[in-house]
Amino acid sequence: MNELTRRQREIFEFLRDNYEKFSFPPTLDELCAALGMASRGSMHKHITALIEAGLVESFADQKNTGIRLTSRAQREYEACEHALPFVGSIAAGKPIEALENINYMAVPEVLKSDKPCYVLQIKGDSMVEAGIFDGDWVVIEQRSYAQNGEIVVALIEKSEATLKYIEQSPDKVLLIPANASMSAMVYRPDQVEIQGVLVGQMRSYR
Amino acid sequence: MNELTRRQREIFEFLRDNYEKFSFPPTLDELCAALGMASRGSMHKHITALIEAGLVESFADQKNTGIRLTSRAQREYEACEHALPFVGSIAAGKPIEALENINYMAVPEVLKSDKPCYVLQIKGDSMVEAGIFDGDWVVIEQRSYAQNGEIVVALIEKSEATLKYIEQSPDKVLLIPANASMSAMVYRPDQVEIQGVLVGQMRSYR
DNA sequence: AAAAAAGAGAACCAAAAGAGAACGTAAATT
DNA sequence: AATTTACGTTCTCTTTTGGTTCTCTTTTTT
Repeated sequence: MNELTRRQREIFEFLRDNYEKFSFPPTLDELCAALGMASRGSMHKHITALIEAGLVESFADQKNTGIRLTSRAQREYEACEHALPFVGSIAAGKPIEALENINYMAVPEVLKSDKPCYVLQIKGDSMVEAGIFDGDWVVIEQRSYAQNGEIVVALIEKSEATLKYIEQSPDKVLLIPANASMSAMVYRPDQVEIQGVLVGQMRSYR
Repeated sequence: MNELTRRQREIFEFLRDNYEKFSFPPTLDELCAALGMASRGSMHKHITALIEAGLVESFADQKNTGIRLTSRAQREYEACEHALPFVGSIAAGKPIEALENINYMAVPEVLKSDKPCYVLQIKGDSMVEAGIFDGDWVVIEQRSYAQNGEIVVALIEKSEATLKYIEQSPDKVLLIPANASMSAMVYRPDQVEIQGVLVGQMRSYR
């Protein structure tokens, strides 16, 4: 299996990301049109390289002949470039405890947003009733604003970070835990800085 | 290995910090553009120095153009092969609903076991008190036995699949939901087949 | 002022990318 | 049945890309 050239990778990634948008199976001419190329022959050369690389396979049944992605290709797709930085842990009442050297975690596409994200580990029980337990990991979209009802990473008085539901009004900000034994905290808007919004959560049972 | 000049270090740091922003190992021209330089030849001189310092890997072979970081190469390597098959959804009282074509999800290493695993999506609320909500994804280790207290995928009477706590004794098997409004189900051992054990859980808030 | 480093830009060359013609076969249309 | 159309395949030829090597000028350091 040869290595791919840059253009071959480009075409593979395009194919992979837009596969559903084509008729099945996509024709060379369709691919040319989609990628703004004029020559079927040139496209054929690229596809042949992808077949040799095992990322795409030629496919034939009674009615259709063409190409489709191999399962290996899907696997590779999911695995690469999907890693998010795991920056540390967050415990109500303390600043975010950053790791000295940032790790990366492969995170499924469905748990992310299309904006930059990072991963934190939760310490504490303040969100148990929202299904977020001590030790869980959360995926946070980096953002400085939020809508009421979202779960946010909030920095209070530039010193403590916490994960809570947020309710904002012009004169005050409520940070609301999901734990009947705790109560909401009230702040002035200038005391609270939003650092991100919860978009995903993960737990290990090992 | 020689000492780096200031500019060489600058270029290396730029490369290290912005590597993800290039969709491919950057070419000399791309680096020039990114760093506001006009001469490919000059950039070449710097990169050659970085290669000699062992910080960067070469574009030497014509097939795969561009340069990459040597250390980064490792991280990229290690991020691969992390995808698990997403086989379908499980709802208490029905068989597992399999997808016609299996997808793959990149799953963080910490949510897996070292045995073969797969991913299911949960339908229903029978495990809410264990923090597993409707629509969550779970990582299941493929296994036909379990310890009491583990959460398992159980196939009942070869027809319905369900995710529950398990308690086994010689004469009966209890499948226990985590939902106060539901009650445990009692079966003979031969009626219940364990298909896997919960090792991870994920949720999207999007 | 001398030396070192940085940069511009031209010239060179091999590989890759692309265009487009030509061919064969199989389905679709007449 | 004959013809057209669709589409993969193969081929040649041209253009572009991108690393390499120069030389010459400008900037920085000592």
